[in-house]
Amino acid sequence: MSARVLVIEDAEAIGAAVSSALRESGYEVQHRLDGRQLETDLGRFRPDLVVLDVMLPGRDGFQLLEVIRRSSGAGVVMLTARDGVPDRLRGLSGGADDYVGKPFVLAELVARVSAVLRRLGRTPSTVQVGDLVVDADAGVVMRADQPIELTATELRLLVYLAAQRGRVVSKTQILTAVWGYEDYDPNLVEVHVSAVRRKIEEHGTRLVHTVRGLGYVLRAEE
Amino acid sequence: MSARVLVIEDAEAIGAAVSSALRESGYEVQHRLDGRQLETDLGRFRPDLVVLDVMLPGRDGFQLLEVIRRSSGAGVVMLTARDGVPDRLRGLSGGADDYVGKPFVLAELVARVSAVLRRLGRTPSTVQVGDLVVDADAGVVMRADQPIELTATELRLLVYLAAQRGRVVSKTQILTAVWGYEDYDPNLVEVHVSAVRRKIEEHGTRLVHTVRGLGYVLRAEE
DNA sequence: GCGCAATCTGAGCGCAAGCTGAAGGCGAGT
DNA sequence: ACTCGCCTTCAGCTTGCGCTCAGATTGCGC
Repeated sequence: MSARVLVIEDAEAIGAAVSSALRESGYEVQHRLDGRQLETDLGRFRPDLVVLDVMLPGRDGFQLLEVIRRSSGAGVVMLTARDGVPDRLRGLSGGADDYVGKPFVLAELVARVSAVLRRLGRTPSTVQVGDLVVDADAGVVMRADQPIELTATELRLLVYLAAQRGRVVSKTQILTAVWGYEDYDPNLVEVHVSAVRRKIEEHGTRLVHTVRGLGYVLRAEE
Repeated sequence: MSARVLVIEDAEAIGAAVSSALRESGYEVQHRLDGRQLETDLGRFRPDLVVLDVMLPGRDGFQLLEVIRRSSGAGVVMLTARDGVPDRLRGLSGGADDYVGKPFVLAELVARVSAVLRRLGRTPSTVQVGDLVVDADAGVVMRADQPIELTATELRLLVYLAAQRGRVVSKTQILTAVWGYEDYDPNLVEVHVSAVRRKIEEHGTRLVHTVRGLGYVLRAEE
C-alpha cells in the first residue's frame, strides 16, 4: 500500500528531518548516510523512490543515480546544493525525476516526492471518499460528478486530508504538511477547512469531520 | 517488548519526574544528569529513544544529538527551554524527532515519546483486545468493525489502557499518564472511565474491568 | 447481614476549542 | 496605477468537552 522511500543524505540533521517528514506523510522510509550499500538496499528494501543528495562522501549522487537507473525502476529526487544551474541541468540530463535545491522547505520536498510517485503510478493519483473524487495530479476535485473550484491552498489541504483519509490529523500536522510552518496558528487551519467545507459540502453530506481536541478526518460515512 | 528510554536531564527533579512518568507508561528508563557517559550508555543500555535536555553541563543537547545520530538508531525527543523559535528550529534542523518546550505537562511528553517510538516502529501503533481495536496513530477506535466516537480525553485514556493491557493500572498512574496531574482526584478518572465504558461496551462485553482498591485493567475475557 | 469505603453515574456549569464573517494586505495580471 | 482574488488576521459567537458535585450503588471486612 504505502510506498517505500530511500533517503541518502550524509548530513544527519537533514536526513533525519526529511525521513520523519516523509514518514508522517505515510511513506515507509529508510535513511542512509552514503551510497555504499546502495545495491544491497535496492535489492532488499526495493524502494519506489530514492531521495538523493548530490554531495556525498564516496560515490556522489550522479554516480548513484546511474546505479539506480541501471538496476531499478525507482524514481529519483535529487537534493542539489544551492539550486545552481549546472547541477540542475546535470541532474535532469542524468535522468532524475525531480530535484530540490537546498535549502528547501520540508513541505516542498514531500510534495515533490508525492508528485513523482504519482507520476510513476506508485501512488494512486486520485483518491475517492464517498462521492468525492480528489485528483491530486490533475488538481481536480469532483463531488457527485460535478467539478469544484478550489484555490491552491484549499487544494493542498484537501489533497493532504485525502492522502490521510480515515485517520485523524492534527492541526499541527496539517500546518507542517500544507504550509511548512513550525509555529502554531490553529485558526489559519480552521479558516481554510471552513472554506473547503463550504465548497465541497455545499450539495452533500459532511466529509471533513472535526474531532475536538485532536484535529480533522476526511471520512464518508456517519 | 517494552522499549528502552534514556533520559538526560541535569535538573534532578525534572529528570526524576520524567523518568517515573515514563516508567509508569511501561518503558524501561535510565536517567543521567549529563551526557558524559553517553557513548557507553548507547552501547550498553541501547536505548530506543533518548529524551534530551538542550541546556546541559559539559556537552549541550545538540552536540549529544549528533553523537546519538552518528552511532545509534535511537529516536530523540528534545526538551527545549521556553518553546523559543530559535531552539525549536535548531532542534528540528538538528534532526530531533520531536521536541517539547519547557515548561511541559508530563502527559504531553509521554505522548510524544510514544508517538516517536510508534513512528520508528518500536511500538505497535494498533492494539487489539478481543474485538476492540485501538489505533493510537490514526486516532480511531473500532469495536466489532464498528467505528466508535471518543472525545480526546477518552481516547488518551483508552490508548493508555490499551498500551497496558492485561496489567492493572492505578488511578494515580492513569492520572499522571493521561492528565499529567500530581494531585489525586480518583473521581476524575472514574468519570472518564465511565464515559469510555458507555461507548465501547454499549454493544458488547465488559472490557474495562474494575479491580477494587487497585485500579483498572483492559482485558477481553472473564 | 451490617456498615463503611470505594466506585459509579447523571446533571450542570464554565470555558476552551472551533467556526465564520469581515477586513486588510499583498501579489499577479491588465 | 488599478483591479481582482487569495491568504491571513481578528473578533465575536457557538458548541460541546471536561470538571465538579452529589446521590445511588456495589462490594468488602467483620
